[in-house]
Amino acid sequence: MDKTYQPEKIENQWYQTWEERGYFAPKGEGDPFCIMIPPPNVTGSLHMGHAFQHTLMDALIRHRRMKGDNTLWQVGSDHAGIATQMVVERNLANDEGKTRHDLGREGFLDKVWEWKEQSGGTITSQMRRLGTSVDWDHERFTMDDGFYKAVQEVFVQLHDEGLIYRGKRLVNWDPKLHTAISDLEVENVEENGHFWHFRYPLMNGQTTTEGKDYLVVATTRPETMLGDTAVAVNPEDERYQHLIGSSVRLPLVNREIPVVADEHADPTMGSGCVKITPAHDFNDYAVGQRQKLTLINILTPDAAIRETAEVFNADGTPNHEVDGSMPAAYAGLNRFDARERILADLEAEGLLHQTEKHTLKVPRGDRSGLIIEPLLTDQWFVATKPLAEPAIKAVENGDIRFVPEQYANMYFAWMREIQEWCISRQLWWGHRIPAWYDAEGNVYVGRNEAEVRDKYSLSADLSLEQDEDVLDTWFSSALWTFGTLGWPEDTERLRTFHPTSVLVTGFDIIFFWVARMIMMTLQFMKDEDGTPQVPFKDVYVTGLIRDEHGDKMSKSKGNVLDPMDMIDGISCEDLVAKRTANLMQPQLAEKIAKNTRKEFPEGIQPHGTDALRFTLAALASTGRDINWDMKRLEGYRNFCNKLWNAARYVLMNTEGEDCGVGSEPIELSLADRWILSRLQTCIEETNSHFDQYRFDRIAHTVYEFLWNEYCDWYLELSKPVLYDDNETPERKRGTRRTLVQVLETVLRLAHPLMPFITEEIWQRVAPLAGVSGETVMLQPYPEPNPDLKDAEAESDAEWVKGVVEAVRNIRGEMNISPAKALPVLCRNGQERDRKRLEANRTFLASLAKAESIEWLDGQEAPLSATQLVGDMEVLVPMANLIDKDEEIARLSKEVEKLDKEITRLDGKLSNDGFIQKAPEEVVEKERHKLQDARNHRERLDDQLEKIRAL
RNA sequence: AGGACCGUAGCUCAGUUGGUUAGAGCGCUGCCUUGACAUGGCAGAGGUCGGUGGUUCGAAUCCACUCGGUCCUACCA
Repeated sequence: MDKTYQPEKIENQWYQTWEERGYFAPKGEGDPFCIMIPPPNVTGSLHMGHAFQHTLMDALIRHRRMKGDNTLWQVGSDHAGIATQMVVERNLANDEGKTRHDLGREGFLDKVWEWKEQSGGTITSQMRRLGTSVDWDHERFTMDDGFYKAVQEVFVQLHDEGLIYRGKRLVNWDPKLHTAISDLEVENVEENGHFWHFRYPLMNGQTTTEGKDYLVVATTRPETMLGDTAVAVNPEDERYQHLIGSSVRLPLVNREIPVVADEHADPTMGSGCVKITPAHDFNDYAVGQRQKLTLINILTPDAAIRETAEVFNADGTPNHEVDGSMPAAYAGLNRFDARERILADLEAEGLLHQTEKHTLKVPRGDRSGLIIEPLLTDQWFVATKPLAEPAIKAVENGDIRFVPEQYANMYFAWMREIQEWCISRQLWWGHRIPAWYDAEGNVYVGRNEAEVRDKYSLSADLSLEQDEDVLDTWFSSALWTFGTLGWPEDTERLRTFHPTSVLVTGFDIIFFWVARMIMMTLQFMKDEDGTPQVPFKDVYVTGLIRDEHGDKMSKSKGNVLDPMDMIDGISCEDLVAKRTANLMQPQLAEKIAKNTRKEFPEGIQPHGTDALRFTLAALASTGRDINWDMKRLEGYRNFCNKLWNAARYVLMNTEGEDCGVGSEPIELSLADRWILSRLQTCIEETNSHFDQYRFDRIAHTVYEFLWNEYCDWYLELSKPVLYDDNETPERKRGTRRTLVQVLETVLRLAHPLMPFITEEIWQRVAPLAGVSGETVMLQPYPEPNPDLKDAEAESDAEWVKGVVEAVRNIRGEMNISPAKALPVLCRNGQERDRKRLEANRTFLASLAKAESIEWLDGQEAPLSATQLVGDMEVLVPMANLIDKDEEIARLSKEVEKLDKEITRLDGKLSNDGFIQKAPEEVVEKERHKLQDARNHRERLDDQLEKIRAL
C-alpha cells in the first residue's frame, strides 16, 4: 500500500467494477426498499445540493442493501421545460442568430433533443464519480414515451372526473418567456416605487360629501387605468353611500365606469376609493367576479399597450357592447413607457392629485427576472382542493412522516390554503396537452386524436387541431414515483417497490414537488382493495448548502463550489475562469475574480470522493442552513488518510501471518476484549442513527471509534503484544485476529458513507479476517453481538488508559520528551489496582514509555510529580527531570479545579430539597464525587507540601 | 400580519426524553520526525450556552417576554 492515501488511484476503477458486475440493481429478494431520485435537470450539472442529497440517498441505499433488503434506487432526469428551452434558445441565438420561431416547432424540438443528447451525460457521469449506486439499467427521463403515457393518462382521467378544466383566467404571465407560470414560480421582491393618486371626475353633476366633483383613487401601476371598469367603495363607508350606482369618467379613455360597493375597498386606506381593473390585478379580478364587471385587457403578450382592448364579460365570454378602443397615443408602448406618458397626460389635465414614495412587493418571474403581468388568457387548471384533502390526511395520520417533523407544518400551511394550479405553459418543450379543438373552439380531451373522435363521436372529416401548449414540468414530476415504475402498466416493479420507502429532498421544493406528488399519487395509485397509496412513507428534508459565510451559492455571486472540484482539485485560475464564464451580468466578473483569488490563492486541493461524502454526511444535521466548510473537508480527508494508514499497519502485521481464523488456539488480551466490546457499541449507535436519518451522528460515531479508540489506543496496545518475543503465539494470534476483524467490521460499517476507500482496503483485509466475497458492497451490514460486550474489560481498559494518561500528563506539563523513558511508581491503591497493574505491565510500559513500574509498599517515595487514578497515586520521580516550580504550578492548578468542584458539590448536597427530591441514585452519585474530590484534594495537598518543603 | 427556524469555544457546528467537570472539527500554545500515519503523536489554553424573568431540589435543555439574524406564506388600491 502507498504511504499516503491517494483517492484518485482507486475511485474510478471500483465504480466501473461495481457497475459492470450489476451490483446496483435490485437483487430480487428481501424486503423492498426504494428511493426515487429527485430527477435533476437533464441539461444541468451536479451542484453541491445534488452531491449532498445523493450522498445521503446512497448511504441509505447501501446500508439497506447490505442489510439484505431488495433495494432499488430509481434514477432519472427531468426535462425541465422552461429552463431547458431557455438554454437552447440562448444557444440558438448565440450560435446561429436565430429564434425558435425561425426553426418552427418541429425544428426547434429537434435542437432540444440534440442538446439533451450532448449535455445529458454530464450529470450522470458526475453521479458516477460520486459513487451513487443507482439502477442505471432502468434510468428514466420525463420525456420518455412511457412516461408521457403516464402523463396523458393522468390528464385525461382528471379531466374526465372534472378535476382538470380549461378557462379564461387571470394568470401570472411572463412577458419575456410568453408563458403562464404558477404562483410558486413568482418571487415577490421588495422594491421602491410610488403611490400615485388620481382624480376621477364624477359624472352627472354628482359631488362628494366634501363637495368635490371627483373621486381620488391611488395606484402603484398607473398604466392599468386604461383597463379600469369600476371604482369601488366600501358599502359601510358613509362618505360615499350616495354615490354608489353613479358613475365616474375614466380619464384619458373617457369611458363611463360605475361606482360599486365592495368590501375590498378599505375605508381606512387612502381616500377609501379603489380603482378596479379586473383584467390586470388579482384582487380586482375577484371584485369583478363579485360585481359582474366587464374585463378589459389592455396588454399584448409582450406587456405592451394594445391598439384596441379586448373586452370580455365577467364569465369570460367576448363582450361586443363595450367599446374597446383606446387612446392612440399609448398603442405599442411598453408598460413602463406607457406609465410615464399616462402620468404626464394626467398631470397635464390636472388629474394627478398626489405622488408619494412607497416600497412595494414586485412579482418577478423566477426564471426571466422580469416583472410578472397578471394577464387574462385561456389556460388549463387542476382543481387542487379535492386532491389536497386526502393529501393532508395522509400526513396527519402518519402514513407519511416528515423528518425533521417541523416541515409538516410548512406542508399543512400551504395545503390548507391551496390555490388552483395553472398547468398549461406556452412553451414548445414539454408534454403536449392531450386536447383537441374543432374550428368552433370546442374542446375534446383524449389520449390521441383517434380516441378523441371515438370518445366524442366526431365525424372523420371534422378537422381537429391539438392544443399548442405543454404541461407544467411539475405536473409530470408529480407522477415520478409511480410513472418511473411503469404505470399505467401493472408492472412487477410497480407492485414491488410502490409505495417507495423514503424521499430525500430539500425544503425548497416541498410545495413544488413533494405536495403535488402526494396529491397525484393518492389519486392514482390504489391497493387492490382500493386504498390509496402514498408515494413514500418518509420524507427526509435536507437543509440547503450555503457557502462558508452563509450565503446561498449562486452564479451571480460567484461563490459557487463544484463538488467535482472538491474531489479532483482545481487551480486558482481555472476556478476563476469557471466562475466568471457565461455570467448574466458580465460586469461582476472582476469582483468575482478578485474574491476568488483571495479566498483560494492556491486553488482547491484534491480531496477525493470519500472525503467529500463523509463531510457532507457530517454536515447533515437538522438545521435549515448548512454552511460549507473547506476545513471540515480537509479534516475528513485526513480521516481517510488515517484509515488508510491504520490499514497499512494492520496489513504489515498480519499479511503472511497466522491471524487466528483457523483452528489454532488463540487468547484475547484485555485490549482485544476492550476494543471488541467498544466496537459493539459503535455498531449499535451507527445502526440507530441510520434509522433516524442522523447522518451527522453516523459520521461522528465512526470517526470517533476509528480514530480515538481503534487508532489511538488499540493499535498502540497491539504493538507490545506483536513486537514482544516473549508473548505467546496464542496471544499474538488473538491480537492479529482482533486487528483484522475489527478493521474488517469498521470497513463494512463505514462503507455506506465512504464506499471507495472501504472497498479498496476491504479487498485485502477480508481474506485475513476469514471473510470471503467479491465486494464489501454486498457484505452484511454489521449487527452488534451482545456476547462481545465486556463491561469488565472496558473498566480495566479505562484504568490502563488512566495510568497512561497520568504519566503523559506529567510528561506534557513538564516538557519531558516522549522519547525519554521514565521510572513510574504507584502507591496507596486498592487490591484491584495492584492486580490491574500486574496484569497490564507490558501495556503500561509501552504506552507510557515507562522504564520501570514499581509498587511502593510503605517505603518512602522519592520526591515525585503526582497524578491520581482513582485512589491510586501515580508518581514520576523528579530527580533531574522535573522542575520544582513547574510541579507546584501544575499541582496548584489541579487543586484549584478540585476546590471549585468541592464547593459546587458541597452546595448541592447541603441543599435539603436536592437530598429529598432528587432520585437516590443521583444523590449517591454526587456524594461519591464529593468524596473522591476531597480525597484527591488531600493527596495533592500532601504532595504540594512536600515539594514546597524542598 | 401569520408561521417556522437559528443564536453554545476565535470560526463552523453537535448536545436525543431537564441530572458529566457543556462536546467535536478547524484554528491557537508547548513538546516530539518513536519502525501505520507530520494529511501525524502527546499535552494544554479557550465557553456566566443572546438577554430577562419564571417552573424545578436541579435548566444549554421546559415556559413567558425580549433582542438579533434567516426564511416561508399572505397582503399592501
